[in-house]
Amino acid sequence: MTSAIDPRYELPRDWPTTEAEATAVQERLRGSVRAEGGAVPAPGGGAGAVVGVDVAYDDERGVVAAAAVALDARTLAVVGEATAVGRVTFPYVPGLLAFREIPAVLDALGALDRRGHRPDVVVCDGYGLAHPRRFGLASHLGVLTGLPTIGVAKNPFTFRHAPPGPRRGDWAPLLDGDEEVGRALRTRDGVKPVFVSVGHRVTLDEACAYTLHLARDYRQPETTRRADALCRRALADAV
DNA sequence: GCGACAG
DNA sequence: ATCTTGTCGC
Repeated sequence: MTSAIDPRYELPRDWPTTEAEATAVQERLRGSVRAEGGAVPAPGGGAGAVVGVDVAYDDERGVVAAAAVALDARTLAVVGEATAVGRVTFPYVPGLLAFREIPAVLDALGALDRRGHRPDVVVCDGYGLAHPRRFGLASHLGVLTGLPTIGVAKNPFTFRHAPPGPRRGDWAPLLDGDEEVGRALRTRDGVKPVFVSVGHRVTLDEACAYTLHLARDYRQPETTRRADALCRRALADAV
């Protein structure tokens, strides 16, 4: 049993408009994050769809485009794609990225669902529990949809870490003070690591194993690369 | 008060 | 995120 209930792709009615409201939402929902494992099929093993999401912006025109790309979890072949275009509704504020990205992401995931694709896990471009209030984009998306999610970021944000070993698979704890909030994970020999954290319904070990599997050919997970390319295309076509 | 700060 | 050319390298 992977998912007990159907995922939900509707934006909550109380979606915030101000920074103060947004922070309050994070404080209210953070307790709903589950960091237990077993909900996600083994990365290289059984069948399953891993979905990558990403967002691109044209702030001049106030346009946002999101993409959701489904890959075969074993072969990493693209099995489905969907996009959504909308208006920018929230500025970029460190710690509040979710409120800028999630509305368009939910639309893209909803469109992907209508094309018959049910994610077993969603990979986000950003953080999950590695967040000032332990409720980054990946965790927020997981709690809203009910889906297992993983956060993979390209920068260490405000966190600290020792340099991981030089080889693919080497990692070092990502620390907020003494607390391990994620990992700096080397996905390619001698290349800058990525920063992995739990989103929802996965363990940190599972999140790292999935990231390593998805980053088979490049530094970033194949999910993120495909979604990034697709949302840029969607934005260009929309403008 | 100042700087840093996922995308 | 986005602004942006060529360029070095596999």
